[in-house]
Amino acid sequence: MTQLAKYVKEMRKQFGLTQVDLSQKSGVGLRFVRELEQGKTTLRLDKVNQVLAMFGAEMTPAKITEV
Amino acid sequence: MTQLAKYVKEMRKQFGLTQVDLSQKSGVGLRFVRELEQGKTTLRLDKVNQVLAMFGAEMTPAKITEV
DNA sequence: CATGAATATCCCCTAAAGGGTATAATCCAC
DNA sequence: GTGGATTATACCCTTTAGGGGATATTCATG
Repeated sequence: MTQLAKYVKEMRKQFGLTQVDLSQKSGVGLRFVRELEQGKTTLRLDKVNQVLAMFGAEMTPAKITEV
Repeated sequence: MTQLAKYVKEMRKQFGLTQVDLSQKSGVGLRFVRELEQGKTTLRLDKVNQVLAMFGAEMTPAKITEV
């Protein structure tokens, strides 16, 4: 499970949304939300950010914080 | 110019690499490196991380830090 | 100025991302 | 247990990301 997947899953719960809610509000497909939460790595960056925007977040480059 | 684009450009300079060097060392295409440094937003996350790994970095979700 | 290196732009092609939808599997509360 | 909601898997289809390569263009440096 990737860090991103965990992040989205948790934030979604915190916001009290279902996957369907999130996909509709963010404007990405339901399938995308699922693949995102399941840790698919080949996702498109803009779509990921589109979802993260719902939580006031975004993807940013950062030094790898060890294990 | 996106934050990511700036980050890569700067790190690449710091490491004394050309775009060609970086593309070869990271294993992505030269065109990808260019689009990355030019702020294309529809890049694939795994490829971006593949490049960032050269600098010991990765993409992570984070609260949007204002303007 | 000339010359070469680095970067940018354009074309073609293939693999696959992402949307939709339908069906299964889980997870509740009752 | 049953029923409804939520999540997971699987399929088809269209669009496009990304690779390679060719051709500008820009930027150094002598």
